[in-house]
Amino acid sequence: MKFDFDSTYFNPEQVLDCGQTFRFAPIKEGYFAVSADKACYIHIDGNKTVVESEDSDYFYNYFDLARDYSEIITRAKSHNIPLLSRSAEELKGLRLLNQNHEEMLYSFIISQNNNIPRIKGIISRICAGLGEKREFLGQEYYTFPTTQKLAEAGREFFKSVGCGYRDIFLDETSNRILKEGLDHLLPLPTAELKKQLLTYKGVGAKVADCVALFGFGKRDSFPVDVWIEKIYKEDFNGTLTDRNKINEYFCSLFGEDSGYIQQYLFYGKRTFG
DNA sequence: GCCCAGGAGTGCA
DNA sequence: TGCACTCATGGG
Repeated sequence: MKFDFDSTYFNPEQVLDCGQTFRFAPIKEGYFAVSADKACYIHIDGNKTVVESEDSDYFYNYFDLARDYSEIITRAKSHNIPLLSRSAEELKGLRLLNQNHEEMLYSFIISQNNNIPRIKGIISRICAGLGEKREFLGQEYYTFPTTQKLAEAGREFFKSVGCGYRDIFLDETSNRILKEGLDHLLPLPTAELKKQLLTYKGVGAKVADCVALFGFGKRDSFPVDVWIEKIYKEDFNGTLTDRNKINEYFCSLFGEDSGYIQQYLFYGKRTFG
């Protein structure tokens, strides 16, 4: 089944390529995107973005389509920061995804001190090795592995798919989640959630913010990585060097819109400098 | 061959 | 608490 949505505020390339998800690939006129154990084909047709899948409800929520992004963009522009205004205008089709919290935790542990093309490759090999093979629209794909599978895999598996020194983080964290679960963190407010996420091996401030933002819907999070540091210096004339302080600066500036604005800035800087 | 990547853990002052 | 050092890997 399929549904469509005005493509002005729903651009497949911007949504998928901005660094919040690692499981998608160009196919035909659009993209094949996978989340947890579900897949969809997404493409633009005229002035509509069409999403074809076996679970429309899931992907309607995944793509955050109940939210009005025109208001977010208006507020972003009101700050009168050149990079942000340009990003919000040219990337108005970007949306923050509502992704699976376990998948985000494992994915962003892998992301540390790593580059996006490599992260995508590693996650792809983990899914191929431990996930279930499925097919949609004649396209083969693999589900994201369960915590049980990840916990059973062992460090050698993670090494073999290119995780490097992060092997032990994935092994320890998956075994902990196997015992404790992760759903008990779902109802926590942002600050308490981040505090709890920091107790997992391989999770520091930046990864915790990404997991909170993309996996737990905490839009008042503002992940600070090397690109945000660069933006802070070049586009905000900032002088702080401590990442936690830079995080506080941006969160107090953008409040409830922090997560959206972080993505406009991050993807905008990478796209047109 | 070097530099970098959506950083985090550890040890030591 | 702060800070330097180290940690695999491969794309550019």
